[in-house]
Amino acid sequence: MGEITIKHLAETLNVSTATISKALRDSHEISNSTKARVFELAKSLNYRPNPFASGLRRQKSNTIAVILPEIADNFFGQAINGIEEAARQKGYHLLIYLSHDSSEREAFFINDVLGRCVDGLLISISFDGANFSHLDEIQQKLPTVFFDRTYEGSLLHVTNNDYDSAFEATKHLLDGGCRNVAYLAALQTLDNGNQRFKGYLGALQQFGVPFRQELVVDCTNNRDDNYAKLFHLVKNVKPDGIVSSIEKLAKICYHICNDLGVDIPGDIKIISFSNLDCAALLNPSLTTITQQAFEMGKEAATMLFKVLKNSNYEAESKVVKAQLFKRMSTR
Amino acid sequence: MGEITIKHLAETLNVSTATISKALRDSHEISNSTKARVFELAKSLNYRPNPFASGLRRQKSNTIAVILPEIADNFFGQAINGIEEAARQKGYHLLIYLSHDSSEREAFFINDVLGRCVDGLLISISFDGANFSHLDEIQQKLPTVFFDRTYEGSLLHVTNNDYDSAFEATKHLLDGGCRNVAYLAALQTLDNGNQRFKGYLGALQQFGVPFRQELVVDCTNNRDDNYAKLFHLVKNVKPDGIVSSIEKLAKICYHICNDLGVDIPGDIKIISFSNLDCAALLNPSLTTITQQAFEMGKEAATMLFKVLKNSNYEAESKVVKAQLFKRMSTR
DNA sequence: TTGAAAGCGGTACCAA
DNA sequence: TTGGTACCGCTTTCAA
Repeated sequence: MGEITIKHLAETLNVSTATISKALRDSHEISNSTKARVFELAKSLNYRPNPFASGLRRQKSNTIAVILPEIADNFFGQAINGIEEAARQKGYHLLIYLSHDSSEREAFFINDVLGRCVDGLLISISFDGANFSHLDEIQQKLPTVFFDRTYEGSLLHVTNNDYDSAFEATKHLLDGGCRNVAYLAALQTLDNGNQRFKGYLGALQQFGVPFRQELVVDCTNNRDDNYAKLFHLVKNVKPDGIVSSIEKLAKICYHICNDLGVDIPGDIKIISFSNLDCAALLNPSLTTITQQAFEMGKEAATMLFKVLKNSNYEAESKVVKAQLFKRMSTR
Repeated sequence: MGEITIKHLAETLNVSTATISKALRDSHEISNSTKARVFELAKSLNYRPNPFASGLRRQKSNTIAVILPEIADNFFGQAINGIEEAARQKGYHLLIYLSHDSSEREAFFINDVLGRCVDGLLISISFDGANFSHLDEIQQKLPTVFFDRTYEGSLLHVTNNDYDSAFEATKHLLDGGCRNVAYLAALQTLDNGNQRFKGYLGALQQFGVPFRQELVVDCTNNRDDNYAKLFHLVKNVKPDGIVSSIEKLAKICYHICNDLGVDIPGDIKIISFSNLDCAALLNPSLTTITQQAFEMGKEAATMLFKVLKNSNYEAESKVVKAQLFKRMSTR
């Protein structure tokens, strides 16, 4: 590589490599005058410490891994922004992995990450996971913060107030007069999916509206399947309101209502969990429960860095509240 | 770390570390029977090579850096997906950096990346760059592929057919009868911004429509500024068509038209470069020039990996064509 | 306050 | 086909 090494610096200044190393780390063992000379030379030669060498020795990399289900998604995109901001402040680097909601890939990455000598992990888990053994394992071996999509066993996590926000969403429709409120379920294998569903049930109960199974659509990761199910829902079950637990499903409903000539909000009011930045521009504009994605990412990263600093840590969790934006789709 | 090392394996099998190392790399020097024993043991103990150690020795990391202006953006989100897919296939890891369109940050990252011992770099450059010296430098020291946002000096790059697609976009409006076609300029410091503008000019010329400076709005990274300029454009200059070189500006126009009661497409037709996945759901649905972001990312990564494999390389470029989706906003 | 030297875990050369 | 060993660049202990 022909890069400048500590040895070069040592030879140039006629001191030992040990002295250089200590000086660069601003050790108290080294005199100020020596430090000054070392710093100056290092700077002028644009010395960059070799991360392999220091990593090998110190067993740390100043790098964290981030495992996400996807990235071409407003929520995760914004979350990464938050993570990046926090990481940059602390001088950490970010390794990115996309599970595409496959727990198999996720498990593979986790194994991979364990061998990468990263200092910590930030993860939002995939939803098709049947078991969480790889998650149990990683969290024992590596400081791990779960965010948004967590699982029961997670020690450190940053979540949305899923129950409350789904409750609010459903209440908003009930307040608006809806009595046949459908719920588009997703992420049901995960804690946050569950919480959202419970929030929906809770609101129904508070309003004395009986639960009807046919109003619940269990969605999958297959777009065609979802389309068929939702088409059936809108055409035959005819709810007067829809709470969508994820953005993707709300979009499909818009298409279906367009196709069927169903009026939003006249025939059906729609509210969705969503971080779409153009929700206000939709036809009609979409009422959303918007998670504070940037904040969640930033909080999760911050929690991780705190843990990395203290090394000993206990379970910790943080909730970032979502916001309700009322728009035309529920007017 | 208490991790399994080559030494453990060597002791267990009563062979030398050299033998283990070679066996694991499937060297022809090692007998099949020994290899088999080594592989089996390594597998059963879940041995993971220490990347610092091998990196230190081999001067390669199996990691590439990706520097992007932003990520909570459909284009770049999709592009990363493409990059990730290619990287995963080749067993590479991805380090992500976000410049937020600051060339200062970009230069900082580049310096940082140089010290990280990554094998290569994928970059889409920030638009506020006054000079490109840091880009010249990195491309000499590290295999670097520029994508989407390149600069003149780039040796390896993957771009959009910017001239042609802007030409098409403008032609589409002119074909539709517009004669006062405004152009919302962005990325003017970059090659692709230039090409798009030239495409606009080219189409005007072909139709014999004179260029008018007042129809061109030079946008910045400041939303309020842009809003004011666009407000003035729509309210006072009153174009009958708008070609937006980036998505963000088209969205602002939608808001402004809403506010002013200007009808799209009745009063103004709008077409925009955009990777918005909900373009079809907007009110009215937005006609777009959609770049093949995923493809571009994948191609760029593929080009980089090819170069990494051959080590000696020449200038190479690839163009991925954008697609025109005609929708209601230009009907 | 400084330096000598032993590693960190692999790799690769050379000898056996 | 296998083993011994120097070494990649940096950190850290211990001695000076």
